[in-house]
Amino acid sequence: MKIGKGVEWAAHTCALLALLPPGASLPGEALADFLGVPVPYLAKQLQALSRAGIVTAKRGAAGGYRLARIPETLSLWDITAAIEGTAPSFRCTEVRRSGPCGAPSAECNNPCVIAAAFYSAEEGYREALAAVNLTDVVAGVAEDASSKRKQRIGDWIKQNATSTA
Amino acid sequence: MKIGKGVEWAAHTCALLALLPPGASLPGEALADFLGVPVPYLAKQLQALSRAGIVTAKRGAAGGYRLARIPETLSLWDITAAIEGTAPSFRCTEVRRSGPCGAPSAECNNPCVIAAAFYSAEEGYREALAAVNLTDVVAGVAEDASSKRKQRIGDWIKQNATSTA
DNA sequence: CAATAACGGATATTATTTATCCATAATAGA
DNA sequence: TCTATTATGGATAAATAATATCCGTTATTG
Repeated sequence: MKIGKGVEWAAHTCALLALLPPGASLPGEALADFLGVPVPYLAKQLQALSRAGIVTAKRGAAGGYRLARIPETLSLWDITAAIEGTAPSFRCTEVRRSGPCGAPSAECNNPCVIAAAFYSAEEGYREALAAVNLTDVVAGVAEDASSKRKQRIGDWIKQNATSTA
Repeated sequence: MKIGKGVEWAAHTCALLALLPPGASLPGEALADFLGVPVPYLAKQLQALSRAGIVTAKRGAAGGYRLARIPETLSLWDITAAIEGTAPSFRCTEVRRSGPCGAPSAECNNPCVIAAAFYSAEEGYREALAAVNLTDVVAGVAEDASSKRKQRIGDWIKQNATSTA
């Protein structure tokens, strides 16, 4: 069971975008630079976030990305789902139907108990991530950061953010 | 986020082994036949279960596999951990340390809040799976199965189980 | 019109998963 | 002890998914 690193990048990206002043955007290249990750691959993740309605992309000069909603309404599950999709991690291949003692269709109306247990566990996982919103993340990051570093981040944002007049 | 099908197979295998009378075993080939899955690959999963102390393997004529513990003490998490390992699904690459505003080591004593949220969610996932033991699984399967099919399974076990005198 | 920047599609590269094979070791029974 | 049986471990191959990059197109600003 594994989660791609795109999720980590997307989460950090959103946490950064949450710091932007209203109306400002950050280009994909600047975001990749800030995180220290490859530009074209992060661009892919940003596209996914855009399609999912988590960020708003603006093309052209002075374009870039900004959050599409207020941080309170964006959870880590939203981000994870946008990048990884919502397919269940446990894929039931209906083993119970095959083999010499396979169950007929009539006995397979309920989901297989094994699959059901995994689905249920995963639902809890989703809910736990859904309970963490970007405001929580930003607050947590701010708690660890020195005031000096917070200011450096603020300066970097001022230098790199684009803003339509 | 994805779980290999080995977990599904292993879970069904253990559910079947739970039906064995005391002292009886089932060879890997018979198990693969019962599930309708490829023999050599299931053998690999069985080895993992054996190493994890979930099943006991006996070589040689009249050998095979049986549960190493009573079903009550074997959970779906035990099986999942044996096949997939216990590495966390979210792999934190410490993005916060890199880039132009990367955090110095002194500010990274606590785990990154993003990683912490994923770890915590995953702990809940593990606990949910750990709460489902093989007895629950067997009971659930039995509930869906017709008495005719249950008897066929019993007959198949009688025919294929090996037992040391 | 020129410069900028996201978008979508195609493609390459690298891991991981899935699957198989074989030589070896252990066991039961004749 | 001999033979048939069965798990073990290692090596390997094939298929699939994750990671990463490139480019032509489209939209936007000034």
